[in-house]
Amino acid sequence: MPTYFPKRIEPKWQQYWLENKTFRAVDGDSRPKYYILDMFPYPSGDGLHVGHPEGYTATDILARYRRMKGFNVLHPMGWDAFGLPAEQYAVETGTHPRITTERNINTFRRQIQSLGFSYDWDREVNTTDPGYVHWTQWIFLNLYNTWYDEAADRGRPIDELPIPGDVTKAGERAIADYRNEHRLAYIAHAPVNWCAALGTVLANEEVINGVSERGGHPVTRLPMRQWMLRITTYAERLINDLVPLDWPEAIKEMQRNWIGRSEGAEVDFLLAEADGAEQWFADRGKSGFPKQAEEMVVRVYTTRPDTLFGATYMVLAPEHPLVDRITTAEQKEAVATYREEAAAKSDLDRTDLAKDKTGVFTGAYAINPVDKRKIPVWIADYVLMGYGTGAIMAVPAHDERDHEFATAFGLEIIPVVEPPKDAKVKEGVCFAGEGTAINSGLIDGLPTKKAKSRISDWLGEQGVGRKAVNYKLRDWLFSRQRYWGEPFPVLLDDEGNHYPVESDDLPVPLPELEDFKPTGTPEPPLSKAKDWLTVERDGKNYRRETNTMPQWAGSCWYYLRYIDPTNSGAGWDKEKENYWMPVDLYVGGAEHAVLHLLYARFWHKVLFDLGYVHTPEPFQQLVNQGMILGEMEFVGYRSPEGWVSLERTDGKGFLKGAKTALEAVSLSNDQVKKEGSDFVLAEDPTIKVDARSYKMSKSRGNVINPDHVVDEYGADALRLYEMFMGPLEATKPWSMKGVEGVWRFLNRVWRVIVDDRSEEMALLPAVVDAEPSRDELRVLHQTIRGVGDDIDAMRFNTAISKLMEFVNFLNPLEKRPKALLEPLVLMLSPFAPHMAEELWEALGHEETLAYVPWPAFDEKLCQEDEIEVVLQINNKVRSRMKAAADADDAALIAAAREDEKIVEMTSGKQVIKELVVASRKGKLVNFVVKD
RNA sequence: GCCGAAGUGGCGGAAUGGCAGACGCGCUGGAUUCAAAAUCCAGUUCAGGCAACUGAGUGUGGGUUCGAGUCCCACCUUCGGCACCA
Repeated sequence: MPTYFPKRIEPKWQQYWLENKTFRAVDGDSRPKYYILDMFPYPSGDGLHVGHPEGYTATDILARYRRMKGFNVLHPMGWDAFGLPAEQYAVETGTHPRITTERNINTFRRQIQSLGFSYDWDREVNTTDPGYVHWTQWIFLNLYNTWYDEAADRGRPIDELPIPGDVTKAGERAIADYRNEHRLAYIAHAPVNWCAALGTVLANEEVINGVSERGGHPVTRLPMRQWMLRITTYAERLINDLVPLDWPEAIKEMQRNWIGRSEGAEVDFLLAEADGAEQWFADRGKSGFPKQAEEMVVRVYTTRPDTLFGATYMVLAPEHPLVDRITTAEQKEAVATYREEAAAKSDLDRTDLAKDKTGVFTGAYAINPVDKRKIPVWIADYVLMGYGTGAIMAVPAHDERDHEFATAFGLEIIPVVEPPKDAKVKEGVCFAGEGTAINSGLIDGLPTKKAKSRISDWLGEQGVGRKAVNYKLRDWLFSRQRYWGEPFPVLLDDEGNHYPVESDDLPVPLPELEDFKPTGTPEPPLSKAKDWLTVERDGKNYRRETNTMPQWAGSCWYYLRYIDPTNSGAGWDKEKENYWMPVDLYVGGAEHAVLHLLYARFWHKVLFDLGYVHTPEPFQQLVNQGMILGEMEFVGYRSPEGWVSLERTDGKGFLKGAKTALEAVSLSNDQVKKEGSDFVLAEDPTIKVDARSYKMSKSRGNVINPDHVVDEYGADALRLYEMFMGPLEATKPWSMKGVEGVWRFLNRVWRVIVDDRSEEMALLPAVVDAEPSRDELRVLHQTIRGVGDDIDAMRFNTAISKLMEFVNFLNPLEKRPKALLEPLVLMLSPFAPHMAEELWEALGHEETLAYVPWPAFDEKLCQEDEIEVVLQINNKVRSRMKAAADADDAALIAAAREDEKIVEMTSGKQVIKELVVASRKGKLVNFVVKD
């Protein structure tokens, strides 16, 4: 019986760990803490795919390793269970999302537990639990009750917001409105991304190229009443606080790009038809640059104030509020038509397809403040209302978009920047780089950087401009018109004023609805919950907010709930937070590089400002696991006339330059061969074929289900293979043969210790209590050192190969001392915990090995007595010799000179140099020789 | 277009500037077996040679160095992200 049989040992140990709560994290323990977090999954109906266990295995190895190293490890798991897919599925099948969600969670939990991860299951969280929703709503109320104090550079309670005197005089309503304008959670009536197919609005981040990120449905702009979160106030800190984090540079860069900070200037252009221009300029010189521009002034933002002299026209966004006021009678109709068209355009139309610039002249002119020239004011949809001031000064000589526009409409182009001599300026394209100012009055001859600061100073003195910083990041659109999400803890009165729900009344439950389908209009499904909708408070009737929160809400703070998952009096206990936070290591997919990580950091900073958490950042170290692709596939293309070589296709299954669809034929290994750097048909080497791995997808039919792998090879083999495939961060293709390879390795480990011909679980007679030899000890200690270093650096693939080498070393030994085997089992245990526990038990131990100290190594025992020295002539290996490990360089060179081959090859030649180099593998002597 | 990552055998991948290809897969040969599977042993970058060995070789072209997969410059390809953000 005791051949290696995962189906017997894996459930046995999984049950043991659960029953004994082996992996319980102890709050406030005296051991050093280590908080290691996985991005919790959205429990979809498809169940786990092999991408999930990749990150989970990596963190599990570290969690188990750290426990053996004496750490108090917090390693939890939970479910991000609100969200669109469950609800879409519910709508399609009529099953309540609570039911499908519960079912999916049960599947996910079963699958995850079948892989033997060492989670503390007492801390499992579910974002849809009322006990969890309670605190998500509580955090929302905290956002609602916070304003951002620019001076102190932090969020503060809304009660502390100073109210200006004139507001106080205007009465209660005015004070409330004033506060509402400053809350981090506020209501806006603005054009939003409405996706009719999903029946909800979407955040900017959820719209890719004008279609929804989920499902790829078209999105249109619609003005609606929405909850927004003032994330932009935290933009600067979200950028700056990235610096000390131990995150991949690429992810930091993506966040910085997303926030998109730019420095420049705001400049005011007085409209030419305004009266008293001279007076205006004089007044501005005295008063300085006002917070808000006057009625007849167009304020622009530019990153290139040095090009002001080249501004030959202005453009307002079609939605710009000034448009109505400035448009002349003759242009009224054209402008109105254009604005209607622009409003009707979806984002897709405005970006991707319509690269040709469009626009209309308003008939108005403005005065360029630097030279008092009159320049025309246009409207065009290439200027976005949501960025900067919604208006630009156009410098067609040095901005590609302005150049295109000016060319299309015959507007003047004045060069004001001389490109540096070595700059490559392409024909027909404008120069947008830095150079030297020309045709620019007071800044002539200055390099761009100096010109910028000089002109900004001048603008400041004149009161017509000032330095300014802008961000691409917009405030976060936080409401959705869907059923399956957290209700807002907010009440509305008949006038549309909003009031927070008392914290004693939390959570606001999600009402049970028979009909939770979207209404087909922007009216959310919760408006159908008649009993739930109306609330009486102090004799007055209120209506509940019917929007729900987006899926991101729950995942913004789940790492805090793990710390204190059952606390009903608070989201988490302050002392426990102080002990466990921050998360030491956070592992997950790179697809969350921007959205989830940015949102969570934002919430965390607000909580930090309010004193609820003690670190400004939640996640100290971040690692992204790479994507796992399907097995490598060979595909040949065939037309009715026969095979078509790869270079004659367009890469999308069509004949290049023609619309002929080709037949894609899956080819087996032996139907192809490699020729040079290409794969070709074996039967016709002139036909190149496609050889690559594809993303796993249902439609492609290349999805690997972890259940099947566990069923056939066991969880230990799956875990080991996922780690052995290659570096954690890399994208890599799946190979079932590879799984078989590590499974064979596990069998070899088993047979090195266990007598597989015995009926009972028994050790091999070769397993002895004897002292290991010096050589054996050396290999053991080198292995301990190497495996430990590799795990610390998360090089799991090479750690496993070192274990394989060690087993290959043990295999031929006739006597296998336990002193070699026990460390092997311990080192294997983070990777293949079930087998390790089983072997540990077989070796005579009664307790789990989860807390047995990690084997220590002795540097002295790692040393070899005798080493092999490579002898090179002109860097080519020509001979080898043995030498004592401690021989000095002179001795090595002397010995090398004696070497027969070296003597032969250096005779009659001039030896210029003799070098001794210590390398990873040993030592090397190189003779540099000249003829 | 911009930003980022990566290009090494038939495949996944190893290599603090110092013996390229560890480890695994696949393949070839052998042992074991009535036979097969499993297992074990040997070989396996390419070219030439029975062999010892010799030459070439880490996307391409240059450079630094006694020495480059690794560092520098230019380019090509693939993947990921962003894309009218003034």
